[in-house]
Amino acid sequence: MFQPFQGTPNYPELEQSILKLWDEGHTFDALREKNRDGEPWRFQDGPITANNRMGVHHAWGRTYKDIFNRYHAMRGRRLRWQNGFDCQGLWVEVEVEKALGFKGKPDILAFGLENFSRACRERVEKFAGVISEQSKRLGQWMDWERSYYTFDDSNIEHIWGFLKKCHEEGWLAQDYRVMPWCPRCETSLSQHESADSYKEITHRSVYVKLPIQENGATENGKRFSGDSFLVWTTTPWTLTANVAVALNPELTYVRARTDDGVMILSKGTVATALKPGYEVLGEVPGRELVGLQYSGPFDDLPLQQESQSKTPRRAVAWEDVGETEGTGIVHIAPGCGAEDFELGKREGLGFIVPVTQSAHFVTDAGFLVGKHALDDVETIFDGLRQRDRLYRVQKYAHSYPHCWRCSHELIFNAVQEWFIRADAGERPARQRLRKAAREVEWIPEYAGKRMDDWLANMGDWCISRKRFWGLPLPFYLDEAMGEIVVIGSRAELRERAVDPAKFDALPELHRPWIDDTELRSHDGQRTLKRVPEVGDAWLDAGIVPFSTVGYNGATDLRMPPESGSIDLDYQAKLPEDSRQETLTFSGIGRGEQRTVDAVQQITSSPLFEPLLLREGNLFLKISAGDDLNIGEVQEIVWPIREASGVDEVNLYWGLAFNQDLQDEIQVAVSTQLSGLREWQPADFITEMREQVRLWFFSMLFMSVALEDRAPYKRAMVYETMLDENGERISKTKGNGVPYDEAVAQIGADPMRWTFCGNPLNKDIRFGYGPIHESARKLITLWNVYSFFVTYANLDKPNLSESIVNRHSSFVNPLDRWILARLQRLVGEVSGALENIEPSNITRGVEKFVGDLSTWYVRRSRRRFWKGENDNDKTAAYQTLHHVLLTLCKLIAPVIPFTAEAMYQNLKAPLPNAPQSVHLCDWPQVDESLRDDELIVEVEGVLQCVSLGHAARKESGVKVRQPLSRVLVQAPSPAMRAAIENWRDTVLDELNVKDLELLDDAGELVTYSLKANLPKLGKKLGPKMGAVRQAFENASPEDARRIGEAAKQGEAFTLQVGDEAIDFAADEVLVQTQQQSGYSFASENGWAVALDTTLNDDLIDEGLKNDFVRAVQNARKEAGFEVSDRIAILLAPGEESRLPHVFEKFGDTIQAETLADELRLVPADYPELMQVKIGDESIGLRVEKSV
RNA sequence: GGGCUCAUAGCUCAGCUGGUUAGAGCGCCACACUGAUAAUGUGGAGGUCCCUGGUUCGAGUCCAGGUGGGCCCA
Repeated sequence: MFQPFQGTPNYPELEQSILKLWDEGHTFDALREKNRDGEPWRFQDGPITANNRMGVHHAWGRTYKDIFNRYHAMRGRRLRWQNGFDCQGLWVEVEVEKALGFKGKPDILAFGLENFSRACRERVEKFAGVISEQSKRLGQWMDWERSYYTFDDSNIEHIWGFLKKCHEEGWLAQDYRVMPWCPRCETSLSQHESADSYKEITHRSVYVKLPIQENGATENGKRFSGDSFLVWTTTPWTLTANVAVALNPELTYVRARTDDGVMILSKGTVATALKPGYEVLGEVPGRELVGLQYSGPFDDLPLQQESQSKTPRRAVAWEDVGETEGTGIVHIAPGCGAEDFELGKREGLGFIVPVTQSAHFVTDAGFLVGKHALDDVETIFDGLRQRDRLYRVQKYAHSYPHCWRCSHELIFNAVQEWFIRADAGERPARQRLRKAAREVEWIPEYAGKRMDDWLANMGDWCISRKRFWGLPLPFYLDEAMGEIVVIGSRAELRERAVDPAKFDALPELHRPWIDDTELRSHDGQRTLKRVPEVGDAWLDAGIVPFSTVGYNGATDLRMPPESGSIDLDYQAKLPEDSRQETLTFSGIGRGEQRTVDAVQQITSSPLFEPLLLREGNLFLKISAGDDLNIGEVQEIVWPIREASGVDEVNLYWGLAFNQDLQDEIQVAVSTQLSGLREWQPADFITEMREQVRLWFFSMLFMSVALEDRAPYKRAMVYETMLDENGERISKTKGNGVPYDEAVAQIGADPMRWTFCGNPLNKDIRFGYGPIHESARKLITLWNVYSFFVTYANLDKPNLSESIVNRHSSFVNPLDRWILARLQRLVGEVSGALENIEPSNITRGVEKFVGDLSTWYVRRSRRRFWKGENDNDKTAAYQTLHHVLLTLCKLIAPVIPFTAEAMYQNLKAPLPNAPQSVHLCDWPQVDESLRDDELIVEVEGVLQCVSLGHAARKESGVKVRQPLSRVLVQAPSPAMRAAIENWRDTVLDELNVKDLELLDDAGELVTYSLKANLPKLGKKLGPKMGAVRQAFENASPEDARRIGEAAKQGEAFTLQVGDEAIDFAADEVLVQTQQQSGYSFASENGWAVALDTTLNDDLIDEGLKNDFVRAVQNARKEAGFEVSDRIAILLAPGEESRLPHVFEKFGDTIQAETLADELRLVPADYPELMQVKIGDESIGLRVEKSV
């Protein structure tokens, strides 16, 4: 009937076999087919960088994605199942450089951009494949063949459209910013990249004197003439770019006489900055120094000239200047430091960039031309000496950023980059973004606060990178006109291209190829080149909500040079569910002027030609008649594009054309819009927390720019993965768990269970320990399953009927209880999935499985191994079968392999069961099976039994030894009834003959009272304390009077201090306690006591139990099957009580041990084993019956 | 400097709108069971709920301040 299952599962083996099963059964395809017409569940996958193999932290996120996708699929929702790969940007370049052994840009250029781009593409394609395989192994279901790739031309073109829109909004700008820069790699690093790369290093810092000039704008000029500002820096090369000094107007400065003249520096730094032998002449408030002019360190260098003529060197005020190091006067070089740059902006200082990308001094650096900023520091010192500017050189140890790739020291350099302004234009982005973000449901909520904080404080978005493998920014500078031309689509690029043929020959929209396409300026006079920069990779990821639904319309068009035709696989670029798989577009047409860029034809319809592409927007040109011209079509189509809403589509039907063609045209047009309508905004996205300001942000930005709304409705974030000791995982420490190893050794499901169980707002501590712990937790479930399978195979019960149809006949309260409990679980798990509380799934299931194992199965065991197949036994089987099947469905989203493995076996008796658990419908709560009272009742029974066990332990009498009587006092009438209902269970569980419920109305009862705080608190206020005391300290008489009144539901009065207060019955909690000679185990109003007096009958029965246990042990040791029949041979001692026991219980013993024979043998009989029964030792042997 | 967040048993975590003696699982110790047995059950030990102050009849829970950890921004 069922495949036998014993022991513990080997997950890796099991999972491989399930993968094979899914593969061969085309289970995933079947699921999609099943949900074909379902309501969409819009999950938007965030692209994983296809850069390297994936790690366990990726598996974490992918587990979440898979859980919710599978759940909604079981709910019948239709999904896109589209995985995404992030394919461009510095991260890819870096890995390729590493693989090729490159040190930086020069190596790349030597290698050739074409080769480099090809290498990048190859790496991405390779690892996309690897990651797909790894993900499949995790059990993640996606349509791997249809993953999106951000390096696709379509993706790129959609970003172009967005950038053009930004330009139209007036947001696009070119500006300088100071970037960390690696001179060896000749690459700027984002802050993200330089964050963790600080190292201790010793520099030669330098104190420089800057003589104050008389010709100042201030009257003080004369006063300080001849004195010098003393400044200090650890980066001497930046002195060439000095444009100001900054000091704190709130600090006190001094004039100090030294061997090198009179210095001005802050009072607090005198001792450390000046060489011994100085003399302080007097103090000066900082504010009196502001505005003083001075001569800079290298005023004579050509690169200084222009700047100086504009802004004379002067002292500016800066509140951030401190005295902890230096001189309290800071040298300012806005071209070489981010803070300096900000200050420079504020003070209008301008800036100088003294070195090239390789840190060599620029051509107008005078004596320093060609020298290296860091290596030739001695030359700089010489220059200072020659100009009498050097006061002192001192070694200085500090923490300084280094390139994380090559470990070279970084420098900071102002470079020109492209920005999207947050606050520019008539409809600035910032407030629109914040508004859109507020519409999103953030999980946990703080993710929304974080997003809002980011949006409120973010600077302009720097979208350019001076790199190679990335989105080519479609910006073309027309310097003569002072114009930026932003290209929004390939059609537009082709239209403006100097040589469209060259454009048509482009293999892909990447460098270096794209750089060859040059534009005509508007007046046709000049040729425009693309800016060399590529885009921020977050543009690539941010556009996917649009690019994956074909927002721009036909995106895969390629223009034939003049005429002829080209076939396009249009379907591949459309959303999965579009209904036009059969349509192929081809052909070319030409319109007048520049309104018509391309005309395509539906090949199967020679009657009209149409579908026109312009600026990335699809619309129709009807050529079947001349009654329409382009302009008219435009008018109709614009609103469709603008609103992308359903209603506007109808406008299209205002066009008059051949009735026969309507359907085809409708299909073609609606696709473009339906993708957006159907799949946007996303119902759900999830990534780790840092993505709030990265991917979530870039998607939001792009969507707000294009559609003025958030592209997702619910966004879930999770925290950081740490190792199991709570340490940050790092490659150098090697404390991470390798995904491939973990999945091969322990399996995916234990990992998935671990991930799912982690609270969203907590970092996960992950390692082999936690995975094993999860595996252990799941063992309980496997045990129950194994128990069921084992006994069902013996009994072959009828399981073909659905229990739900006949549950009314299930009279055994255990069955009713576990089914009620199951309904509650279904509600809990469904709620957890709907409300996106994944950890509540595992919590709920674990608790349930505990109840199932420790109470239902344990209490039902005897029902399963009774001899005959009666109704109760069948009911037990059917109940457990149903519970396990339902449980499989509930855990299917989280641990799909385990669920499938169990389901495959359990479904055997059900002829119409779906072929996979993942094709089952999600369980619904069956209202008729709910029974909350029963659940509460059983909770009480469990507590009572637990106390009974405690009492037994107290008494020191084993459970095997029957006792005559247990006394139980229940805390409430309901609980009394519960015990009454479950009397037999309690008796059996505690192995006692009789249960007596103590009557709490009896004389022997004492009452104790407690105030019902929630009820009384509000009513009494400050008197609460006294009343509480009064209840607890009530005299026995009062307590009895009140207790009995309350029991009857009558009001009563209690004297509290001077006051007699009236109370309602439910304002007091009454507990009663039996006074008697027994010792209780008691808790929460329960009291349980055991009568431990033994008589001969009880002792005999105890011996019988002992004997049966010994026989069962012997059976097991002999390796007999559970169903084998045996003969028992035994040799009791002379004085043994056992023969007497056999007389009394022989039949029972034989029945319980499946013994056909019970034979006494002499003590010297061969191969007897000695066992202990009660206090005596006897010889025992079991043999298989013939 | 600003924002977010966390702090409860050895570990991982529950603890709903304040309410009576703060819970679970794992681990540990002890015991039991022996027809789920490389299982199972029961019990026990183990807590100043980070600190201080406030609100309140009553605070793990609410408020303020602080300490410590994490993340982000500057």
